[in-house]
Amino acid sequence: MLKTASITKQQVLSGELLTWYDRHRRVLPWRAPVGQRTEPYAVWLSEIMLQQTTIAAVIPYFLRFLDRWPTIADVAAAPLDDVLTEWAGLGYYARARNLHACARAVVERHGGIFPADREALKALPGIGDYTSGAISAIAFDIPAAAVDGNAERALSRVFAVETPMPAAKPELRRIGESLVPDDRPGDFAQALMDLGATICTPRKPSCVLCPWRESCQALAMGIVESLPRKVEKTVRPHRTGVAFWVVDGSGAVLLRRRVEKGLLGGMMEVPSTGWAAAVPSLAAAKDGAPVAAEWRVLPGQVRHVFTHFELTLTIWAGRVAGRGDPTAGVWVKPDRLGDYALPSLMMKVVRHALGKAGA
DNA sequence: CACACGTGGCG
DNA sequence: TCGCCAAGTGT
Repeated sequence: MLKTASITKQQVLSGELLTWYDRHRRVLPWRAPVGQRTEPYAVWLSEIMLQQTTIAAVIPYFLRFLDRWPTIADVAAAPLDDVLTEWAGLGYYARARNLHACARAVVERHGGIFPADREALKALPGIGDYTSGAISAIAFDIPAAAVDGNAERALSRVFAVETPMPAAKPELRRIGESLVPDDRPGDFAQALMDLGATICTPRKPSCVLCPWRESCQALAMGIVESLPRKVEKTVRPHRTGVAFWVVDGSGAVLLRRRVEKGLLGGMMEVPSTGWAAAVPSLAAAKDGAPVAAEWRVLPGQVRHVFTHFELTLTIWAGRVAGRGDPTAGVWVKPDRLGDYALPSLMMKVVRHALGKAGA
């Protein structure tokens, strides 16, 4: 029997959270039934997809990946382009490149078995502080903290951490680690994230339903919604460019592959000029065209918002006779466009061009 | 440490 | 319409 006097405040908090979790646990495709563990491969796949991405967006991708590649060895054996194509639309494409590199590293370094070791996990591509902790706790029941944005928000409030983000991250991480129970660390990690996602929300948190309401310092101080503090946001710059919708005599459209690194790295694109703050001159746009053609400016524009800038693309349509020059890129029939690794921006361009110019 | 890196949903 | 935000990592 436990001695009451030996129970720490941390143990009380983690116990209250786990009790809440047992009653409010959500069913998710990567979440095993109570008392069972999700296999490391599925934990890893879901955690990579969930980085900065909503659950609703991830679910269909997660199910398709698992169906197409049931084991990590299957991912490792697949061509990178297949992974990029399956990832298309989910965003942050470095994740897909790192996912593929990680699968190959696990096969080569660890015989195809994820290491049950936080440091070894963190050494893998695409696995950082948060994800190494999440896999350790959820897949292996290792007492490790998994402090994501949800957890940071909840912890900053319960402990009234007023240091602005991201400077407060180390402190919040330490607080998170101090709460991890030896028993059920995986459930604790998911419970803390669920609390932040459903109760301790950025705006209008449901404090009356919170298992930590009696302990929450920010609630007592009346500053819940002002935490976590963050520094003021910067303005998002605007860039423009011209994209070229080129159709050959067979009705095929020209696509190119983008360079391996950087924005939309390794993904396919409708060829375009560079994207700059200044609107390109007619001459500059023609210089940036992938082929010589008579250009027709399509009405309207394609707008897209990235994390760090906004883009407005004007579409120029042109035709080339006969079969398109294969050195210019890949010529694809419009009904086969879905087979290519086209990010959402490029799908917008496709829809716009097909609507205005036809195939 | 600051910045690059996607996308879609919501108030 | 528009700003905020979502299970972060790499450089």
